Amino acid sequence: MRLNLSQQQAVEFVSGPCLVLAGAGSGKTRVIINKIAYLIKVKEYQPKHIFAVTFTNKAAREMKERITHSLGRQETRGLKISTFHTLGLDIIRKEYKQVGIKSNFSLFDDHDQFALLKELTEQWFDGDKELINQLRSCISNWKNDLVDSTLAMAKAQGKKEQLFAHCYKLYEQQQKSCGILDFDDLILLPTLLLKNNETVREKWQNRVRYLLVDEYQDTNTSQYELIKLLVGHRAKFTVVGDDDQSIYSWRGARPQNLVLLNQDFPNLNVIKLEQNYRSSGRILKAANILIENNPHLFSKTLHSELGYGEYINVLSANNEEDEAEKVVNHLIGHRFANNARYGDYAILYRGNHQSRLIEKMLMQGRIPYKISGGTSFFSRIEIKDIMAYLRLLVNLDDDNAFIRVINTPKREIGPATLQKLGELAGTRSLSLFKTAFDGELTEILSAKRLTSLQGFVEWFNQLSQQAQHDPMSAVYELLQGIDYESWMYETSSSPTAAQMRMKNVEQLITWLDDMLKGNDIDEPYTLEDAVARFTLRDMLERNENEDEQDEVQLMTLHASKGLEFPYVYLIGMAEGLLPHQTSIDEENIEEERRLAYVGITRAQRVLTLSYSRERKQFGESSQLEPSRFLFELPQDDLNWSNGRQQPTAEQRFEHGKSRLALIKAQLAKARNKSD
DNA sequence: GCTTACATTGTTTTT
DNA sequence: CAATGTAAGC
Repeated sequence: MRLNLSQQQAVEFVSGPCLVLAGAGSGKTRVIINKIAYLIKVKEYQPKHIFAVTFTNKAAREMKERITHSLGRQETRGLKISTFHTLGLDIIRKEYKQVGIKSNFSLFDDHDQFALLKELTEQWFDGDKELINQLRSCISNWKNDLVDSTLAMAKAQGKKEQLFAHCYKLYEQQQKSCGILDFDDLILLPTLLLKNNETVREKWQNRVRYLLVDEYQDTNTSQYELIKLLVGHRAKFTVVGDDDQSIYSWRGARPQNLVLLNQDFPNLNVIKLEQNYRSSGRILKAANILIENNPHLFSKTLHSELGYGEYINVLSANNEEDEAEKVVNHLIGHRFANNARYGDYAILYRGNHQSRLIEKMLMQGRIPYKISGGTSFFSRIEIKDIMAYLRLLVNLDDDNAFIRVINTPKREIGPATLQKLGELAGTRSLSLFKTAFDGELTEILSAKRLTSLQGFVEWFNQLSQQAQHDPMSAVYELLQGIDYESWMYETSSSPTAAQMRMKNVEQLITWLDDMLKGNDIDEPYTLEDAVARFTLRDMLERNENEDEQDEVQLMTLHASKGLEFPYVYLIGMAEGLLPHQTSIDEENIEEERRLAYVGITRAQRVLTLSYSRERKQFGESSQLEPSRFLFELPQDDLNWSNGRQQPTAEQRFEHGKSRLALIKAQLAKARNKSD
């Protein structure tokens, strides 16, 4: 497909820093793909010197697919396309000695992190969920701003912050002694390393000869710092972003980084992409009008040449079940009338839980569907169990994994025994696993407990030795040794359920095997690497005909960013759901509006919005208003399902009132700033 | 130490 | 209404 003038410019400008402001559907992925191809084919870059970074695994996977499709497997060998976190992992993996950590660190997901913090803060917070989460986001913010615990303690103001900083210190110490990294460390550590170590910095700057960053508006401070360190003075990079699609501010994303770029690189070449190739005129118009309600860092006007297109449907329902049914029925009818594929449809929602009812209806209708982005696979108990075993296999000092694993299946080691072991471990400042060999245990544990504990620990120790030279055989022996299959038959409600769960485990093992063998990728992963990548959910989907499969796509709005579908359903367009209640309370409507904007602009041909007037919550039902965003859309382009149910005069009035309040608030904000 | 029955608690989004 | 945590019984 041919490129338009601005796209062409964006592709061919490779001599310095380049910012591409790419509106929704303006072909930014096409620009990135073509630019990579251009760098390889015309500028004769070696693929291994080109790095492209995205924010989600899905985006990375899709980009990888498209580039291999267009250039061929051979031509793209060595090309690095990954998420920020995977890139960070790669750097740490290669430079672990310089970072000052063991090669077999384990990676904590947020669940592990919570558990550890809960334990560390027991004496102060007494397991208070709210406080622990506050602490967690506080630590995360510190890490994102490149502040270590010592600095945090020095800078802390007030009692609470000092306590938090103290907890941060404890957390950091625990991380060091158990060899544990969290997600933020994957960015923080490489950034600090490159900042402080000139040799390593030069080495990586020499590796990363061209850097491309997708969804740049989602970068946080440390990620931007990492970018600057990687590109160095050569400053050969392209970042692509759109401030209207910034939907991650809650996790530290700074869309202002778009502006900072201009200051940090005065010779920055800024290119705007304003031609939309995705959506019908009507959908684009609706999106533009919606987002007009927000303030902007950069102004841009998207236009489409695809024709005006069909009306935007609005389905009204009395309750959520009714809504799910209407959506699915609409989909079935539409597919039949248009002779379309199921795979052409996407159903998008704000929160993961909203997929449940839709799933139920789709199942009843025997419609194939696929939920992506959701945590389902990795939140399955059997997968968590096996993952914990694998993590312990890689890093015997991973206490969280140890605790999860020690009594699954039952080994007669319960809380009491664990408590005693934990106390001894505390005084020795050793991991639980190492403490299990301590001679003093004979005095505090009964002979029976001791034999079962030591039996396990010795067996597992030998297993981890074996894993050093032959990981797969150790894994198979592990599965056999714990007799996980029988355990599942014991604990599952039915044999069929047990078989399902066993199949999940087999799937995991197959992935692991493929990763260790290096099928489909450049170099085989080590066991450590593979386990860390599982935690990041960064793996190649290898369901043979993955993209051939004809399934309705279900995902959150966040997960849908960067994707497009001919027919899109955006469900739960109701106050409290799409502007989410917490965002309404915090008066952060702008990000919710961007979220709606992202959803709307996923649609190519037909957009259908739905909401229900009632919602069942905690068993009680409550009334819902249609989302304010519905009233912000151009009403002439909407087709309300229940006849001519245009917004009532009262609703228009209410909406006008809130609009006015919003504008007043913005004015006040602007005035404060200028003072 | 494990199982069962009861009570409590809670809903954003992701690497 | 779940899913998860807690107390009492085995």
